Amino acid sequence: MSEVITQSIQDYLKHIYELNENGGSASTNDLAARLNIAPASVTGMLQKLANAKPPLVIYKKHQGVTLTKNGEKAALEVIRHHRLLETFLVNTLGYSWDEVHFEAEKLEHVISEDFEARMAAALGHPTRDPHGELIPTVDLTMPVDESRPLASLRTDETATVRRVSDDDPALLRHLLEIGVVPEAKITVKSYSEFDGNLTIKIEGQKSNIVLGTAVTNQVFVEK
Amino acid sequence: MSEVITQSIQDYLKHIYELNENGGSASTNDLAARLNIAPASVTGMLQKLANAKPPLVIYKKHQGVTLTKNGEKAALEVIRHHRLLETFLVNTLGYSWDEVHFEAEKLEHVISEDFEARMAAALGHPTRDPHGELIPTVDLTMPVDESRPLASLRTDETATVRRVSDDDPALLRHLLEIGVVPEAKITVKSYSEFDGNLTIKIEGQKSNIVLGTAVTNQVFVEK
DNA sequence: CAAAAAATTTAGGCCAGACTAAAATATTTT
DNA sequence: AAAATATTTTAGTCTGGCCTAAATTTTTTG
Repeated sequence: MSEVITQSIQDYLKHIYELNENGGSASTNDLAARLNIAPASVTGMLQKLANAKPPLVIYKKHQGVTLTKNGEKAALEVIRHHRLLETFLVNTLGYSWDEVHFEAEKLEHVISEDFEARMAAALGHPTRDPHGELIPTVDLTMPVDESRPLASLRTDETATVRRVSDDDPALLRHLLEIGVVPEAKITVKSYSEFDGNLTIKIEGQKSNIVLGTAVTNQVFVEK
Repeated sequence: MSEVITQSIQDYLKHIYELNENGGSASTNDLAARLNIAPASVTGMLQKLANAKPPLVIYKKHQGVTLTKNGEKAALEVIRHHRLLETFLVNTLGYSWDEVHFEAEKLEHVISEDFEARMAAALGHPTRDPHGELIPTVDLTMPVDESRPLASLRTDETATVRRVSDDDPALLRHLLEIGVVPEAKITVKSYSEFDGNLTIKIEGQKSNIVLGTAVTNQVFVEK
């Protein structure tokens, strides 16, 4: 008899998933920071999730945490909800891409599978959300992301923007303004060894743009 | 410093509002039945709501409960969410009118004021939901409902269906099938003193229909 | 109008999920 | 490699919102 996956648990699993994506296991402290919860409370929850039947995470004291297959499915379910919702809010209710995150964050825990299916159908089964992030498939597998940080490009390299981080509305507004959006074609004009700045040219625009690493690490491109 | 209105509290207020609509104050037991919560638990919550600052309900031991102005506003907010959501789900995602209730029940506690406003605009600021129930206005007043139970009509009286109860999906499917929907024009052909059955004719249909009180008390009409 | 029945409240508990303070373990620095 | 620092865990608490059992109050009825 598998136990109930509360909203709170969904949040833990989602953030563990995201922390696992970059590098190995998620640390108690990182998780606590993301969830805005005291580290001690996180430890308690991880113990609970590791002892659940079936276990949702693999957790050894002081060694961080990763998801089990079950935990990953639950995480992908929430992420699918989140990204479909963001797409839906933009397409159907005219939200701008910097406004959708918090609304989706609340709704993702609450909608039914029926709602999810209807949204997906109404949107034509999209594969990416408005920020270009990949939407887990209906059978809960995450498509492979081939993109890498814009910051990793060097002079004369050309690439297409695939996705941008969605959690800072101010950054999103800025990116939209300067035209750094999914599908934009970018050529690197120069790279500054010194501060990591990239001077880029966006296809269809007249002037070049200089971006610092605070930006180029949040933008992901593909050749 | 006004206290937090949790989802649970929203549910209490909503159901108190609905119980107050028919007749005076809501009883502990009725509330408990509606909320699927033990009566003892309801007592506890009512004491808490009555002592909140500002108070959300007026409650005297053994004498039932009514809403304060503050409590009523909070209730109308939730009801506005619920009814806009039902309308939105039907219009935008193709839900049928018997499927929307439970989805709206969960979403109503979670959507932002922005979401509410965008829905209302997208729907053209509707005044009734798919079941014909009045939607509280944006400034949280409830329009006056002039309708009365179909059960109160007698032979040869004619009226227009305004709304139907939305909480029994099976009834809703049945009503749709026989054509008892908002705006349908009905004439009472006969009334059975004995069992309260009404034989009615719906404008545009060939044959008469016989309805028992289980149905006619859930359908509301206006001359 | 008193006894029985129904409704309501009190009392005492439980659980999830958070918190703080203190203890233990890991990691970094010197 | 010992000391200093950072991270993580343990221990103990709190709050919201529910529960059951028992006591009390109100209502119904013979």
